[in-house]
Amino acid sequence: MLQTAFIREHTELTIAGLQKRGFHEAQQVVELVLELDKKRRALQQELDDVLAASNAKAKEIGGLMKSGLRELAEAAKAETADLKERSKSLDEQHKAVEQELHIELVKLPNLPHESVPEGRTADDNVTVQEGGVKPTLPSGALPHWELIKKLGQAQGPIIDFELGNKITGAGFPVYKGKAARLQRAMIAYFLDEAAKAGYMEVQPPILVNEDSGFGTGQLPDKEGQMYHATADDLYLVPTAEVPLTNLFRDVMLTEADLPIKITAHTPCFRREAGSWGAHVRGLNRLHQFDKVEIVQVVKPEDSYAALDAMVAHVQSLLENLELPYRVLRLCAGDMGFTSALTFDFEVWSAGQERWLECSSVSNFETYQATRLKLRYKNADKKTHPLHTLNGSALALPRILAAMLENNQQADGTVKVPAVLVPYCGFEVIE
RNA sequence: AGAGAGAUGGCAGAGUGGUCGAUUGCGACGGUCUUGAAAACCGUUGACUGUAACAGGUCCGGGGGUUCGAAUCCCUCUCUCUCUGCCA
Repeated sequence: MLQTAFIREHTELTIAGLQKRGFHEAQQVVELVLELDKKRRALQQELDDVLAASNAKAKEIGGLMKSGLRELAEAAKAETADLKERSKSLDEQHKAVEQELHIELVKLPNLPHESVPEGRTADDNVTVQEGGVKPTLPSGALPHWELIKKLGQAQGPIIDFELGNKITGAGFPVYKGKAARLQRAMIAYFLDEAAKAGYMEVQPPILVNEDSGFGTGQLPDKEGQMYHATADDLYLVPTAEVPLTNLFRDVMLTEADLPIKITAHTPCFRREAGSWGAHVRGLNRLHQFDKVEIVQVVKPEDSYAALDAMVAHVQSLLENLELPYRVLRLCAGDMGFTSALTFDFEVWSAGQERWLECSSVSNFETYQATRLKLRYKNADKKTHPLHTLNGSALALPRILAAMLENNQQADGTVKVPAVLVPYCGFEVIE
């Protein structure tokens, strides 16, 4: 959430930032916000004055009662009726305006960092780096959804979409045998690497309440993306970002606590309503998948260095897995609602001959922190805002898909990357 | 799940209708003393909002109510603890 004080002091900058994102009503909404803010502050002032007067009256009556001057007290009481009336009315108006303001404020996405490229769609994203070598596949090479049918024949396909269909529905595959084992290996490996990089491991709840959804920006308006357990009004997490970042909701940190670096593995649940079509076969897009997430909470002056470090961390994972990848700087129009700057990682899927997004690393600056009421106090005892960041390190299914496709051999078997062998205990999937 | 008790500032713990945003202790910070430290003594020590700075306003788990006035009374929700039951 943007701060009204910021919008007031940097109105043009705010509008320009919103327009860069393709937020069409930038001008109108910002003007409305400023108007409501002005109204709110005037009402606040008026209300405070009335409350001050009635506080003074109450004290006066208290004093009179104590000194036994009943009659005078009764007379003073009679004078409070009007104040009471006014404060009630002002309070109602104030609350109404405040609510209106909040509704408008929540509509505004984060402002893009100056380094964010102009652009509307994914086509305008800028490739900033490529790594690894695209493999030359043997003849007869297959996309992963074909390949998995030929692997693990004794127990049936190692990733079984039909079975998932029966148990739950489309988008909930069942991983079996070496596929299951390999996923567990990846989770352990990713968590270990995160620990080495200084992230504390956390096991958070994977159902969250509405306040948490609001804190990180999934709610309001984007509830269609999350599964909602209506009986208890809880949401299944679409990413560990939600519970991890919300650990710091309503928190005042001290300088000594910073930087905060935490990591978690969780399943992630996404409804992805309406997004089923071409390019979503196999593991490409699922309703449930596993992911290891890294989150940082840092001082504003440190956040872009932290972002770079997180990008480097994700990069090292892909290097170690020996997968070809590229890093994209997302354009203003393609960035998430809450982000100021996002780098996406895509892994090369040789069987499909296309790039698959496997990580997204973002700096939210103060946008989430403002919603979360997350701040810190430094030596001068003053409160300061904080920046939050997060990144996938990594999301599993597309990595698995790329791994299967890129590492398939002429004999139909698949080689496991060397770094995972100690974790899974086998070198080949056959 | 049933019965009872409770939720107050960083922590502990007073406060049951009137200068209470809150006694006190601990902790923390500053000072005196000391070569230095400890001890002792003195002082400071919640947040948000607001102002040029004062002032003012709000907050005693959340929400609502009674009252001129609520930490204190009433309703409600949530959570915690103890006992009983159940369970991985």
